[in-house]
Parts: sequence; structure tokens; C-alpha cells
Amino acid sequence: MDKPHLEARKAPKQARSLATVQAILTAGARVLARESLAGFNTNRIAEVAGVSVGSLYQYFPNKAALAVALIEQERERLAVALEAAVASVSDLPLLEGLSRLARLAIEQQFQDPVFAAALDHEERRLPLGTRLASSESRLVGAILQFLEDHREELVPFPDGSPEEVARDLLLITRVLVEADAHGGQGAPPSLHPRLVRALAGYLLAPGVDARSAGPDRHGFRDPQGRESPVV
Amino acid sequence: MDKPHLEARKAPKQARSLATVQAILTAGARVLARESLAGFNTNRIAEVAGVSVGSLYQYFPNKAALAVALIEQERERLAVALEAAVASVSDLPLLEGLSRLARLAIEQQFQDPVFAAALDHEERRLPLGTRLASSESRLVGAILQFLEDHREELVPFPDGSPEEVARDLLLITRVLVEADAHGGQGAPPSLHPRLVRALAGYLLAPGVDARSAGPDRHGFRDPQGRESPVV
DNA sequence: CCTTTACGCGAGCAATTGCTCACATACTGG
DNA sequence: CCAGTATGTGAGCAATTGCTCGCGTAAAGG
Repeated sequence: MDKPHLEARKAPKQARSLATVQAILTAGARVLARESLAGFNTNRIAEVAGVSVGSLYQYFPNKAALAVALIEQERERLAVALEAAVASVSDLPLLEGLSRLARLAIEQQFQDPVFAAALDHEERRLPLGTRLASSESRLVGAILQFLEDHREELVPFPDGSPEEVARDLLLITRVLVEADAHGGQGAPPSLHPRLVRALAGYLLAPGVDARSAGPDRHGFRDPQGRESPVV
Repeated sequence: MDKPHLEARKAPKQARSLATVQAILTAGARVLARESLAGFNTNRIAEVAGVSVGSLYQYFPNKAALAVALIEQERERLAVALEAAVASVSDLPLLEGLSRLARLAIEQQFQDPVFAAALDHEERRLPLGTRLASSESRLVGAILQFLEDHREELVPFPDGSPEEVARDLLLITRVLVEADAHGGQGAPPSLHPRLVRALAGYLLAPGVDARSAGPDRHGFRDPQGRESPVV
């Protein structure tokens, strides 16, 4: 097994070193925000942080670990915000609550689109088995709480566990917001209503039952196939 | 302007060279499918294709151009399949049609998850202004056709142009399918109904009007803010 | 034929980048 | 004041990789 361990190599014990670690993390975020993944290399980050590469590698065993730390920090921030927002809309009608959560998501992503997109990008590429499970499941947990808070407006989901549903909602939100953040500079006015529609539609989908869609166990085959079979 | 042009450097004129180009493209797909982006470098691709790097650079001005060609080829394949599928469900009820399209999407992605994911990954990273507009808009066009075919079952969308709606549907499909393809080996049984629910929900969302969600022009601010402002 | 063009080759350059290591400096506890 | 430890330094190694270029070989075509 040559799987790189992403744990911190050494925990900072003096105030001095803690500041160093913070400086590195901040520099990482700064670089990511300014130049996306293009300038995201350890030499550059150390330079921006005002420390030497050696110091960086004293606290992060490798570049991936630094990226993970950055992702985790951001996820944590998001989770806290989402939990607070969920709590604050617990007494509102479902639609109103969804609308506010959607606005929160849009604001978060548009605060720094390049940064957010870059982190998203890294998250998929990295060998994170359960490394991000905690902060990720905190997001899922917040959504579950929201669903619980509005259960009287919801019908039970015939397919998929609540966790899957919550994860789907998060994914849909991420992809719709990110797509609009990728291009222009500001959020287009149609984004918020579209997002609310997507989320509410999923939750309240009328008369959508896989069993009512008819027996189409036979799927489609694409008519031409791949000319050269990719193995 | 040092923007790299992605056009083909030279068009193959003999049968021999055309075969070379094909070999390179196939090798690129093969490498991407086997090792994802890890082994996706021009030396390796040339080796797998059984040609020299020099030959590769005779037809592709740079690595990005090769990636774009690969993406374009795959998008085209997808567009053809989608157009055919849309045509074949034009007389079916909306829900039934959606169900079949969803199954098509799942099958396509699960045919080669690593390959599809890797292409998706590259697509975002690359400097493609309008380079992929044609094949992308073909996908959007197919969805628009589908919406047109079932307009009597649909209410007009209050927010967002039809193009935006079509794009949203594509994005939602991609992200949900990809998420489930990322982990396990086979598609979980809940994927299809969840996907249909998401798509149908978006299209048929009952009583979801941004204007009915109340005036919440004041958004949320996250309660703690980023500790170190990322500039 | 023989010139011209198309095609193919692959060693290797230049640049990037993750990371180490030998050494210096700051801090701590006794 | 002095071990012992924690922290910081940065030159530079080793590996990767995008890409060029000088030189062959095959086809075309007159």
C-alpha cells in the first residue's frame, strides 16, 4: 500500500508554529482564489505565506493533505452556516424555507466563485475515502434536519433513503449554482427561482412514482455504439 | 494573446495519417478509461497508440486540443443517442418519456464511469470559450425538442428561458448519475426513480413560484464569516 | 526516375514541481 | 546558562511532462 496518508505530520505546539500553519492555509486559499489550480503548488504557497517550503512540509505530509485541510475548513464553514440557516427557518413554510436556503447557497458560492470551484474540483480528484465524511455528513445532517422540521408538508419518499435525498438536494444545488457562477460575474436573476423550483420539485414531485411510469425494464441502447470499444 | 489555439494543426490527407489520428484518439480514450487523468500525458498516449510523440503533435497543436477532440467526439456520440431517444418517445406521455431518457443517461454514464468522469473533469478545466458550443447546444436542442413534444403537459416556465431550463435538466442528470457512478460499481436501484423525480419535479413543480415564496429580498449572511478574508 | 510533399520517428530540451535534508535559529525546562 | 526540543530555512534533487527539431521513409506526381 503506497496510499499517501493525509494526516497532519506534526501538530504545532507553540504559538509561533500555529501561526505558521494558519499562514499556510490562508495562503493556500488566497492562491486558489486568485489563480485557481494553476498556481496551486507548494513552492508558490509557501512563498505567499511568507514561509519556506520546508516549514510547509513540517505540518503537511504532502500537497494533497494541504488541499484536504483547505476543503475541510471550507466545508466546516459551510456546515455551520447551513445549520444556522436551517434552524432559523424551522418555523417557516417549506417553500419559504427552501427559498432562503437557496439564497444562502447562491451567496456562498458567489462570494468567491473561483475558490469554490477549485475546491470542488480538487475534492473529486483526491483519494479521500472517508476523510471528508465528517464535514460532508454534517451538511447532509443539516438537510435531514430541515426535512424533519417540515415533515408535515412532505410525503414519504418512495425511493431512496432520506440520506440519498438530502445528498441529491446538495448536489443539485451545487451544480446549478456553480454552472451560473462559472460564466458571468453576478448571479443571473433567474438562478434563484430555478434553484427553488428544482429543489421544491424534487421534494414535492406530484404523481411521480417510478411504478407509475410504466414497465420499461428494457432500456435504450445507443444506436451507433462507440466505434472503437474503449477497454 | 498567448491563448493556445485548439484547432487541428494539420489535416490528414492520406489514409495512413487518418489512421494515425484515429489511433491517437482511441489511445487517449483508452488511457483515460484505464487510468483516468493520472496517465493522461502525451508521451503515454503516443506510446499506447503505437506512434511517436512527434506524430501526435503533427495533428494536435497541444495536449488541450487532444482533450477537446476527445470531449467533442464523446459529446457528439451522446447527442446522437439523445436525439434518437427523444424522437422515439415523442408520442409517449411526459413521465414515461422522462423515465426512458433517464435510463439512457444512466446507461451511458455507467458504460465507462472513469472515462466519463475524466472527460467531465477536463471540460471544466479547459479554456473552451465557444469551442464546445456546437455539441453542447445539440444536447440542449434535443431537450428543447423533448419539451416541445410534450408542451401540452407542461405549463410555461415563469422563470428562466427554455434554454436555461434544458441546461438545468442536463446538469441535474449529470451530477446525480455521476455521483452514484463515482462510488459503487453498479447503479443502485434507487438512482433511476430519484433521477426521474428530480427531472419531473423540476418540470412540473406544483405551486412553486418565486413570487409566492414571499418577499425575502434580504438574504442570509453566514454567521461567522471567513476568518481570513480571501482576496 | 526524381523532385516534392506528406508522414513518421524519438532523443532530448526546458520548464515545472513535489519534496528532502543538512543546517540554523528560537524557545523551554531544569 | 545549557542541554534538548521545537521550529524555520532554502538550495537543490529527482521525477515528470509538454513539446521541438533534425532527420529519416513513404507516397504522389510529373
